[in-house]
This record gives sequence, C-alpha cells and structure tokens, in this order.
Amino acid sequence: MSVESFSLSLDQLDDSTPQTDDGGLPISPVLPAYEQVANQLQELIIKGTLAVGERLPAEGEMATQFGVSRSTIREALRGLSSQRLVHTKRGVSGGTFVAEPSSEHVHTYLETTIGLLSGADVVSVDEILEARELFEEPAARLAAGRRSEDDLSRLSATLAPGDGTDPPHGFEGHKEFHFAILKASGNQLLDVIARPVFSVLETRFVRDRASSGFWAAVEADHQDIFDAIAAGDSEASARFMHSHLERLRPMYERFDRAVQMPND
Amino acid sequence: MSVESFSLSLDQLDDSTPQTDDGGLPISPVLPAYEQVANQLQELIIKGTLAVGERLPAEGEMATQFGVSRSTIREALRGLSSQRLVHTKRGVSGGTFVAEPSSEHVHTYLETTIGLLSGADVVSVDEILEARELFEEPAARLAAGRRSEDDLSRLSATLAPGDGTDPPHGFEGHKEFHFAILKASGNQLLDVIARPVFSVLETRFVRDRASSGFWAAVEADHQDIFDAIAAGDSEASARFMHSHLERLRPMYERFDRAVQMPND
DNA sequence: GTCAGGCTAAAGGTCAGACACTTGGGGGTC
DNA sequence: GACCCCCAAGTGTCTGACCTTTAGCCTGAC
Repeated sequence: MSVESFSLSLDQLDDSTPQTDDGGLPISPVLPAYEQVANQLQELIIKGTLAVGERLPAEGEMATQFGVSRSTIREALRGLSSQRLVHTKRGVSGGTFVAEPSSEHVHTYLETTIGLLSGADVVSVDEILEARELFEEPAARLAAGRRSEDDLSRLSATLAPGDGTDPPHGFEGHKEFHFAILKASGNQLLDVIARPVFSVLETRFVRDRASSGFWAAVEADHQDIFDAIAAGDSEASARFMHSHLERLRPMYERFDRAVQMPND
Repeated sequence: MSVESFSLSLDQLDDSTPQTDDGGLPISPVLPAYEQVANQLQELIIKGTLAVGERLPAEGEMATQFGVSRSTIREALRGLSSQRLVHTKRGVSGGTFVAEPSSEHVHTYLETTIGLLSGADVVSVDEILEARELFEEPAARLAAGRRSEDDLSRLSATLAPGDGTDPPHGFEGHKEFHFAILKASGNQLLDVIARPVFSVLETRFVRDRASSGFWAAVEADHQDIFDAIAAGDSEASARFMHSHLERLRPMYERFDRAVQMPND
C-alpha cells in the first residue's frame, strides 16, 4: 500500500526510447527530468504496482523522493493526467490518484486522433468509411443475437417518432441509433473503437443533409434493421446494415479535397 | 501564420461542464488555469488554426498573452505533448511545434489503454478475442484483394523458414505475420486499431506456448492463409483466418479469473 | 579559403520559495 | 443537535533566477 517503498529516483540517463528518426539518427540520448518521472510513474501504474484509486504521495514528497523540484513533478503529473492515468483533487482530502480506466476517455481521444489523422491525410475518408462498415455490420449481427430488452427499447426510442419528415430528429436519431446498436452488440471494445470512427465521419465529413426523401429512406432502413434485431435474425441484421451503410456512403464521400477552400 | 492574432486569454470562468443537478454531483465549476490554457490550444490545433509543424509562441510570450505565469503555460504544454499534439525542441531554434499526427502514437496509447481496461475488468478477454476476430478476418479478406508484391514478400518472410520446429521464430513470426496481414489490408485505420488489440492479447493474455505440434499447425494455417491471399481468393483467406483464430483461441482464453483464488 | 573553436543569444529545463485557493474535519457556540 | 469558524493538508499559481541546449556568427590558425 505505502508508496514509500518504491524506488523513485532518476540519477541515470534513462533512454527508454532510442528513437531512430527516419534517417536513422539516434535521438535525444537524455530525456528531460519531467519525462523520466512521468515514465517511471506510468510504469508503476501500468504494471499495477500502484493500484487503481490509490493515492500517490503529495507533490512535495515526490519531489524529495525523486530528487527534483516540485515543478518538475507537476509537469510529469500533467502529462499523466492528460492521458487519464491519474487525476488530482484539491483540498485537504486531495492529492493525485491512480485513475480508473474508463471507456469514455478513449472515445474522446480516438475521436480527436482519428480526426487529426484524417485531417493530415494519413487516413482517407474511404478508409474510415470502410472501417465503419467493417465494424458496424458485425455489430448488427451480434446485436441480433444478444440484444436485451433494454437494448431494444433504447433502439426503438431512436426510431422515427411516427410523424412525417423530421430533419432534426432524423439526424440526432441517426447517430443515436448507430450508437445503440454498437452498445447492443455486447462487445464493449467494439463499441469503444467504433463509436469514434462514426463520430469523426459525422462531425468532419458530412457533406449535406440531403432531401427529406433521403431521410425517409434512412428511417425505413433503421426500421428494417431494428425489426431484424428484434427478431434475432443475425444475417438479416447484417444485410440490412450493409445496404444501409451503402446508402449513406455518398453522404460522406469525396470530401478529401474539398477542404482547400477557406470558406468555413 | 502569426499566432499573435489569436485571442489568448482566460479572464472568465470557463465552465465547460457546469453540471449541477441539485441531486447529482456538482463537477468542478472552475477549471485550473493550466487546463483552460490546454483546452484553448487544443482547440486551435484540432480546428487547424494552428497548422501542423507551426511553431507556437515562446513560453514566456504565451504567458504574457494568456495572462498567466510561465509555469502554468508549461503545465498546459506538458499535457498537450503527452497527447502528441505538440512537441518541443530546445536550443535557439527550439520551441513548441504542432506535431504531425502519426499512427505510431495511437498504437502505444491504445495498447496501454486497452491493457488497462482489461486489467480493470472493464472489458473481458472474450471481448478482446471477439474483437480481434472481427478485425482480422476482414483484414485477410481485404488483403487477398489488394496485396501488393511488397505485401506478399513481407508475408512470406514471416512464414516458417522451412526447417523443423522453431519455437522462437514461431512466436515472433506469428506476431509479424498478423501485423503484415493488417498492413496488407490496405486500410490504415484498421491496421492502427487492430494492432493494439492483438498486442494486448500477446503481451497480457498468452497462457502457454503449447506443444511443438501446436506451432506446426499454426505454421500450416499461416501457409494456407498466405496461399489464399497470394491467389487473391478473398473468401478462402477469410475462412482460413477464421479457423486459424479458432485454433488460437484456447491459447488466450480463461485468463480472466485465473488471477483470483490462490486456494488449493 | 577552409576549418576548428569559441562566443552569443534564444528558448526550453529546472529550481527554490512564497502565497492563494480548496476542502474536509474539529471544535466551539447557541 | 445544528450552525459557524478556523485550521491543516494539498493542489494551484506566481516570481525570478539560473542552467542547458543549440544554431548562427565570429574569429583565428593553418
């Protein structure tokens, strides 16, 4: 339990990543102190030496133990906390605690990262679309076999409310419907990974909201998928999802090169 | 280009999450300054206002512009740099630069995060295994249709070298073989996402290396998959990959609860 | 003319110390 | 027993100084 028992220090030149730049140059043989501290703490957390929820020593204490100043410790902690490995609390009961892993953070991280990757043309919209199909079709298939009553009611809540055209609901509902299917797949990892992929498409690559006829077709697709899932028909679910995604494809596609114009 | 034109300041109480349901948990109505600074910079980077490779003002300048101390700026930058949004360089030509997105960092982040999620029982080994199958089967299918000559030679390099049993190569080659297929799928996003899933299984959940007969069967599987990919037979590739993964499954499974009871 | 070596300045890295703010608990008052 | 005030522990922030790294420039020797 007590953290005093760890060997916290950084006398030696810890070069854990002798990164070779594309040319092959060994880079930065000496790491800044805050990075060494962060690396050591990260290792303790990942290896489980520091248990989830456990409180680290106060910043001042750690500074003494590591033999660095408090500012250095704080910079290290900022890095860890932005990776959601720790979180801090102020006040007398405050301190730095090992954070409990949560899929929420993965969403936001993946969303921004995939967004950046696509913005930098490291991945294309086509690849994102393809990945999405790769994820959501199996999700629909799994959902048909596993959906609980809760899943079903959550799904039906995202369907068209019955009246005519409804652009606002059509869009929000669209998003919620797909999220609900991912959740109903029963595989949290799939959910965690597929959601950001979908989000990136929605927030960065939606071309146009199309006609009301388009949304009506989308609603019909959703209904078909829902019915198949409710009926427990895995193959039909996957098939309907496939054709649904094919219908959506033109809504996102060809957006790669359209970013040139500065008319935001 | 010039960064002086941005509005960098934080006079008001930026409460991005003013959640105060009288019954619920009121959440930190005021964010620390370093977090507000980090949020503002992050937004500038994500929105592309700060272009990739661009240099931010020196820490001292930003301190002036934001109206905070240099320490606060530095803490904000440490957070951004641990998210690989920026990187810093020392010396006269140094400074803080907007980092170019790279899939390498996503690997390491996802690997540690998925590892933590599984360690905390947020996701089970079964879910990871299932996700892996969901990713690698389509990867094999895609690879059959898209593989380049380079892909093929990379793949064949990971196959059994021809001699008898070879546990060391069998293991390393196994890993490389699967990575090579992901790459050959031609979908970088799939590659980026599936690799860490595989890595987590290998590094955290490998039960035993089994018999040499097991590895011989693995090598035979690999050969089958390779042949199907080389022949461009998508369905056969996926099918062989499927049965291969089924064979591997017991190598990882049932590791969840094996840590629990030391009873005898 | 070329090259080695040292000087310089810009910018990040580190430190020490101080004070402010937050927050839970303890103790006193009514 | 309820309320209020004060205290202590810990994070948050600031100041100002100095160290270290690094590229460019300058100088001088060969």
